[in-house]
Order: sequence, then structure tokens, then C-alpha cells
Amino acid sequence: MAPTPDVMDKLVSLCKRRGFIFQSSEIYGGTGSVWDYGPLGVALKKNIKEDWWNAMTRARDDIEGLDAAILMHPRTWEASGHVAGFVDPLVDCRTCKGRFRADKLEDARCPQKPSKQPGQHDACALTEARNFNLMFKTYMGALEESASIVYLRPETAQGIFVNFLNVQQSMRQKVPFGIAQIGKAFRNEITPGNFIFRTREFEQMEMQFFVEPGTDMEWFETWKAARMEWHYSLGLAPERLKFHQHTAGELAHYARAAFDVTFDFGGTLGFQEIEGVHNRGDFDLSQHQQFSGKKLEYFDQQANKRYVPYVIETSVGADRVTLAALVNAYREESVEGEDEGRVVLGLSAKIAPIKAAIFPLTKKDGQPEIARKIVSDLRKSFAVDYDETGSIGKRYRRQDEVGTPFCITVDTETGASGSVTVRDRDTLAQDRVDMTQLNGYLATKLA
RNA sequence: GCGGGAAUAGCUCAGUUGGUAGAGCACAACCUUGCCAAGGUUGGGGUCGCGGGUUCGAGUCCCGUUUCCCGCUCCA
Repeated sequence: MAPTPDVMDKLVSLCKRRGFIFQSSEIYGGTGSVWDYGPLGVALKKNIKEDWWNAMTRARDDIEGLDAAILMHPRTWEASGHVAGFVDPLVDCRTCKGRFRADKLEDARCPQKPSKQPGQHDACALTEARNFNLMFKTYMGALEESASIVYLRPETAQGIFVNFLNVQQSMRQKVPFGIAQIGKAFRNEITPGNFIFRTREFEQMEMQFFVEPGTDMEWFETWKAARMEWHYSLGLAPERLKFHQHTAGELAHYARAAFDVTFDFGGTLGFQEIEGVHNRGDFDLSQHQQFSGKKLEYFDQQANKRYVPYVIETSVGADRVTLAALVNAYREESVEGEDEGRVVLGLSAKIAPIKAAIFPLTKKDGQPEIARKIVSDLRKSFAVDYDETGSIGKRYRRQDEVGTPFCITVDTETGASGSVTVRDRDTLAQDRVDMTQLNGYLATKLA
């Protein structure tokens, strides 16, 4: 089904209504492009992050974890190019309302295209150039002196680069190996928006893989394939994923090769990047060598040679993947004989905030007590929910809306047979399962 | 930052030429039913984004501001 423009609107509404995502500081009128994750949203995002973290660090010997500080030495950002590259002097034209980069103007006149505003060039009145720095600036220490200016990191990668040797040596790793990190980054975007797609505070999941020069393109291909597989494994529809390799002209200054994973968010957003895989060469480590004066070389004992490794970077936006998962999962199903269809979040079981909901069919015959006993048993292994309010159909719908894959109902037969009904969110099929087998049953289904 | 539009209950929205705010859904309690929403009774919830102004009186008119949407601009 082709995505419609209003799916995002419905999703924003659903996310607020059901405790996934709220606007930050809402009672004060809201803060621009910052969002808070509610109880179910944080669970969903956490599940996604955990899946990524496990795939990177637990499933492999050659990737180590790291959690570097958000505040770094200011020189870091001079080395990375962000201090220079993130500041754009911009001028506005009061006549044609255009905005231009001052350093790209050929003369002191507004370069507005004649086709847009014919005959207005001479009348243009440009403002003074003002600097727009995309990095958040703050002060370290009590005094607001220029010497103590620090930045909120605009990307997490630099925390990995500056710790390259610390991790390699302390963990006795040999190249090739990688360092993985999940953390917040901050950018003063001029144009944020589209819900949690582009925000000023966001979370990245980055892995930098250090390789010997010459083997870099081979590793680049390996990681491309691995990252594509991961997105499929989250349940993102294959037809909504598109992969794009940059041409030479599109490459950023630090990149030898670049590959985007884009997802179709539908509506006006369309396909947008959710992950980038880059071959950064030795750009970053060399820059830090130069700015810090410290060697960042790796010594290969077997080959008896010394070199600055190349880096293959994989960088995913945690918020973007979360949004992609939500958009991907949202569907409305018409039900025969009813005016209002059901709203379903078809989240894959491994990232669903709630794995199973347990209901007593009635409040009689000790059913609530049995149901609560099941909850306390399953709680040890799974995120579960209990609900006894309203009709059984209504409770199914509530769980459908938040993506719960299984609903377990204690009914009139449970007392005698010891079995319960397990209902599947997607197929609506019902299994009869012995109460004592629920743990294993769910473990199998969720695997 | 510029231009246009919008902001009223948790959600979606009504609200007349200015006269002390409504609906549906959701939510809570009790009763009823019992395997796929909407049964009955009752109830909680809004200083109408925020701040000024005009007026006897402002959700409504005016100004400012914040946030959101669309289009520019920007995007290492």
C-alpha cells in the first residue's frame, strides 16, 4: 500500500496518545525540534539500540564498546573540521527575501535568479553577514572566558577516534577491529522538523572499523552488506528500503566512498537517509595526529610495519530508525461489519515495547488472580502488561495499537484445563497453550 | 532567518454580528456481557499556546511572542 501524506500526522497523534513520544517542555509551549520518549517509546528505542549493540559487540570478537563524553577538548573540533566547516556567514536580502552564503557571493549584490524576481537585482538590500554555527557552544567552569569554551559534540565519531589507541591497547586488539558507541549528539540545525526525523538533539549508533590501508574497499563492501541485513532484520519492508552509493562528485571531503541506507517515510518526506556507511580513509586519525602531536599509528608485529589505519564507518540515527520502524509498522485494517477498522502497529516482536499482554476474560472465577500469577511469572523474562478493563475486544485493540505481538487470555476453561488462549496480533490465530508452557512458547515465538 | 497557514479537553474538532466553553472518541468508578471497539449509570478533566492592548465585556478584534505545518534559505 502506498504511504499517504497523513500517516505521519496520525503517527504523531498515536505516539502522544499512547505514550511513545511527547513534545519536549510541552507545558511551556514546547521547545523547537526536541522530543521526549514516553514509556513505550523509550522501550522501543532501547530495544532497537540493544539489538544493534548486541550485533556489534556481543556477536563478534573484533568490536569493542565505548561510551565517550559529550564534552570534548575544543581542539577536537578544530581537527575534525567542524569549527571551520560548521560556521557559515550568511546574508539576507531584504528585497527578495533570499538568504545567501556571504563567502560565495561574487560581489556585494544579491545573486537572486532573475527568473524568480525579475528586475530586482539593483534594488536588493543585503544585511550584514551573520555567523550561523551549527555546533552548540557552552562554557566549561564558572567563568565565561573564551579559553573555557566547549562544544556539545555534533557527532559521536570523534570520541572513538581519540580513543583509538586506548581501546586497541587495553583490549589487546589487532587491526582489523572496530569500536562501537551509542550516544547523543547535538546540531543547531537551521531547518529541523518532520517529527523525530531531524532534531537538534539526537542519538547516533556508530561503529568505526579500523583496517589496513589497501584492504579498505573490501571492508567497505563487507559492512555495506552487513548493515543492509540489519535493517531487514528489524522488519523494515524491503520495498521501503533503498540503497545508494555516492558518485565521486557527491563525496564529502573526508570520504573515499560513501553508501546510504534510505527508508521511504511516505508523504512529502519520501526516501530519507537513516544510515551511512563511509570509507573515511585515514583522514580523522591523521588530523588528530597533526592537531594533538600524538602518534596514532598501529604497529603490526607480524608484518613488522607501522601505519595509520583506514576507517570504515557505519553511522545510524537511532531516532531515525525508531521513526522508520513506527512508520513501517503503522497500518489500518478494515474489519468486516464494523465502521471503524483497527489500528495496528505491526512491530517485529524483537523490538515491540510489550511482548505479551495478559487478560482475564472476566473478573469472576478467580480469573484475575490466575492472570496476575502468569504476569509475575512471565515478567522475569519478558516485558508484559496486564489489563482487565473493558471488553475483551477492546483490550485486544489497545494492544494492537502499541504493537504487542501476543495477547494471553485466561478464560472459563483455564481453571479446569490449565490452558490459556494465545492470540497472534498479525494472523489473529488463537493457540491453546498450557500455562506452565507459556515461557517456552513465547521464547520460541519471539526468537 | 523570510513568506504563507495554524494553535480551543488526552486525541479529532465545533464555537454565530464580541456576551462567563461544547461534541465524539479516550480515560476513571460501579453494574452488565464474556474471545476481537462502540451496553447502562455516574464522574474527572480546558484561566481557549503565552503576554499585552481595544472594550462595560475577548476563544472571537488588534499588536507582540512561542510552537507546529507548507514553501524558500542552509545542510560538515
